[in-house]
Amino acid sequence: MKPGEALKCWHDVNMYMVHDEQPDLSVRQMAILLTIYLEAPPHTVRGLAKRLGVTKPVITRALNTMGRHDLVDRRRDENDRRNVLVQRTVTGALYLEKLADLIAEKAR
Amino acid sequence: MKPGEALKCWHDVNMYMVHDEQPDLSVRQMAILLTIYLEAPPHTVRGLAKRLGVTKPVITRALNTMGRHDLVDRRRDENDRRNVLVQRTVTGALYLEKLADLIAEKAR
DNA sequence: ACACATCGTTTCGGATGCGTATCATCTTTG
DNA sequence: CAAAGATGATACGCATCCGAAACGATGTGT
Repeated sequence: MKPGEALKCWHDVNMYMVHDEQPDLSVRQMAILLTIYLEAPPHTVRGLAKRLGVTKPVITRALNTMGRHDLVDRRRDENDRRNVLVQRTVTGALYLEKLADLIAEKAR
Repeated sequence: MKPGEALKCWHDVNMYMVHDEQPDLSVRQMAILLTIYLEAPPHTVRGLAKRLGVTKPVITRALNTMGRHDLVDRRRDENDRRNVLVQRTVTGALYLEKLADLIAEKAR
């Protein structure tokens, strides 16, 4: 894939997101969501903050927002009740599945 | 390209943007920037607003923000001085060139 | 038990973005 | 020329997000 084609694909997907997207996910929120769904669990607030190079409140707020849209879920870690385990949801999986199909289609 | 690969590529690029990006461009700003650089000029505020399906102030504000970072430039249309012609800059072209290379690399 | 460390959340002041409504400027029309 | 239309910018109130700091809850070590 050539850089020019890559940019056009990126543009197409961004345009789709601007038009369609119900909740307007920021780049950071998208990065968090994808990390949760693509990388191996468990996912904690601290871990995600370190992975993305942002502060903890950023993660907390993003989880609040995405949780409101049922894209992610939170649960206490019963082994160490200080931790919060971030978990996937059906809604989130469907959302990313749709996005994946869109990107794959535009990448052609 | 399969959906799973597409999503991973998307993730990689988003992660890079969160880590590196000096100005944190939103999805809308990115869509505007790419429209300016990929689609045929002339680009006006009204035209961009219609193209993206957002209101005019959204475009004005995005141009302010991106103009501060020298990613775009504005100029009066001398034929019809009501219009503002949005123009590309060297900084913006370099920025997108780097992004294009990154996407193309991650898409492999 | 007690002090200390760790984790997630909340608070604070400030910055930015949003849509609606309005404004200033310029152009076209009668 | 005056009125109407078009265009981009601005004012307003609201919502969200940011990082730093403080906080409550939980775990660890002595």
